[in-house]
Amino acid sequence: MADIRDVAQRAGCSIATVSRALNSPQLVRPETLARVQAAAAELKFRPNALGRQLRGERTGLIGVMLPTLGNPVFADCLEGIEAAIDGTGRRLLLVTTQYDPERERNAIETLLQQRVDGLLLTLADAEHSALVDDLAAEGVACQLVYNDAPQRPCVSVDNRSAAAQGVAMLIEAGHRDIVMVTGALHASDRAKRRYLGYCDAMQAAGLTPLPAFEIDFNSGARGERVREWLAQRERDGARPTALFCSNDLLALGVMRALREAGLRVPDDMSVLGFDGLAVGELLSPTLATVVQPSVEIGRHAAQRLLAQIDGRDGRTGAATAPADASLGHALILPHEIRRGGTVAAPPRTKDRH
Amino acid sequence: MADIRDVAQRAGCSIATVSRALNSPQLVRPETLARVQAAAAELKFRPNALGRQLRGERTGLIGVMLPTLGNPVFADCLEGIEAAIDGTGRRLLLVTTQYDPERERNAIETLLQQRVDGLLLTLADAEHSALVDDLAAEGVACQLVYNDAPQRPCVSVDNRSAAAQGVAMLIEAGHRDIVMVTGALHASDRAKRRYLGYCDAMQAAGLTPLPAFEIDFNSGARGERVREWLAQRERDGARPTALFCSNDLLALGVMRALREAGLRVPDDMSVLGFDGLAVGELLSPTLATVVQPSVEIGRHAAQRLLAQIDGRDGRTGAATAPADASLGHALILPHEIRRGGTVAAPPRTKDRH
DNA sequence: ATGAAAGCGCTAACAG
DNA sequence: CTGTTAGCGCTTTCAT
Repeated sequence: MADIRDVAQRAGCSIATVSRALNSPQLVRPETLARVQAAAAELKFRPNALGRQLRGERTGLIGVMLPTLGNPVFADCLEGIEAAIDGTGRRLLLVTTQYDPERERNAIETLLQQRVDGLLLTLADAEHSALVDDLAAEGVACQLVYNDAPQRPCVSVDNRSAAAQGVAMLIEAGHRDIVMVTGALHASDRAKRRYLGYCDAMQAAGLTPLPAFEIDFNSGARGERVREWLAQRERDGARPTALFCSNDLLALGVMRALREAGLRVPDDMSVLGFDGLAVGELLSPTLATVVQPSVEIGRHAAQRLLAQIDGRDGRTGAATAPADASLGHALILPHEIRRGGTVAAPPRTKDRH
Repeated sequence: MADIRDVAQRAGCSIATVSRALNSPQLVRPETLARVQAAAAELKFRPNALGRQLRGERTGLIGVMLPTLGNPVFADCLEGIEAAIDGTGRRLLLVTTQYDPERERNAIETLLQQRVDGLLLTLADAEHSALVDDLAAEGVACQLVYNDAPQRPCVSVDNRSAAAQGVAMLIEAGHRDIVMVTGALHASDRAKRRYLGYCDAMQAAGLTPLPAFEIDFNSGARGERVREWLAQRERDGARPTALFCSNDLLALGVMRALREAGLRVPDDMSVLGFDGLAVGELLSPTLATVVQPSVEIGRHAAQRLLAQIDGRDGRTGAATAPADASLGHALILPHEIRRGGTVAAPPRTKDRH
């Protein structure tokens, strides 16, 4: 593969001139420029980004770490990120972690070794993670995505109050026996906040919050577990009339389990999701859910990261203030309650108050 | 940031020894090794991958180019790719093109400049693309994903016969007036092949294939267009009883338009998709579709690419045969017909034969 | 406007 | 087992 030296030779100039011709054409006499371009074309010269990156200050690489792409909420967000970097000449280095903190550590280290200019991360649990502090201490440009940690650089919705509003809607519809269904609570700061929101709404209505029904995401037999749990509740005479699922994907799985258990949604059971996946609107009945603007979350996070990166031009030492202090704190985007066919009034037979 | 020289100094050895300690520990005396490791840890040494990559033969980077992540079929495939490279120490450089051939060119060039070890590509139209030939001529390791081009290195299903089987199922169910709905045919080799499959099935049943209904993917008013088209067909007394949609996402959009137009699925209109998105099974009625094993497609493509890359160890010149000639041809994975609630017998009133 | 030269951080001969 | 050395391909002073 032709390198810059070959081009220089063919164009009859020095490699410095070739470099200039390619990066700052205005510094080169038009005639020389033309010769260089011709030579480069003839040799099918393809600049080696590694050489430039090793030499230069920036790589133009952005590290993106997400839990999974199996949940469209993350794919959507990635679309927003892509949209934001489009045209900036930057590229994305992508890693998924399957919500595994061990993999999170490795992935970040890997991205850093590749000398990414900045990091866009969705952590399983940002609040209990020393990782972010370490990154900040090292001066790595970084924005959290979806993680909702007030004092950190992140972009998200206010999960707690969003969840509270969703649950309030269930209560308004007449439900009193509402249970939150979620993946492992300890593994996700978002789920935890949404559970707090659930509790807020219940208490505000004078109801007693119930323990969340935690269900293993990774287990294959999810439907099975849901049915068992329902049967148990049935026996206890404590079957809820509404389920608040900590995300839409889970809601879809739960609805399937309900169907298989012979329960109709919303006649026998109301279901509320969280995320606002596009597919929810295509279902019938349509999925009621708390909508977060996923694409916008991704887009804003990327934009903030770029601003953060650009704000660091040649700064050093203690005298340096961040270009914009707001980049160091949370950006909370507005959520929205999407009413849908999966929520209705509770069945009369359950109306035991 | 500490570099290898700092570590060497602190460990009291040469940089070569540090390099060895890090990459081939067995070549270093345990005692020295320990000193190096200690020094590296104390200095929080983070090897610069760029240096290594510039020096070495490989970068460990895999370039992935997909049309969009908005369609889960590609996100699924990406999951398969990730699964395949997991543990190999490779990283993914991801680009999406929005089906734009111009962006495809740029993206590939960009990935090549980053010196990726290989490319995993889904092109809008692989058959009419000189790009792939150029890549092959340059000796770039590359596998096409989803593109179904018999003579090229690719992993896909047999779109033509898969579509034919799907349509045959519609015919078996009693349909004779079947129309294929698709995005711009000229923009996708898969859609074209699926249309051929549709024609095969129609002709095999003695029916006349109808022109495809092409609908712009990017237009916002998709539902609108579908309704107009339906109304037109209605006026002509030629409303089909079944629609074969070239992909599931399109099928979902079409079903929504049908619903808005007051048509019930499957009572008034049967719908068949293509892709096998997981969400299709969660709908009610469940989406009948031609299932391609998306995750497996991604996984196999990545595995073949890795084999291709590894098969190139130090080979050169004309005396070199590919490690496995099969990597240069298509790998066709089995598809599957998923029956679903969206397909039923045609309404009696349409039974005019 | 152009060239010469000094590395960016690392690996891999080649010598000991 | 370890050190010395020569680059990988590029950008960027510093001269001219």
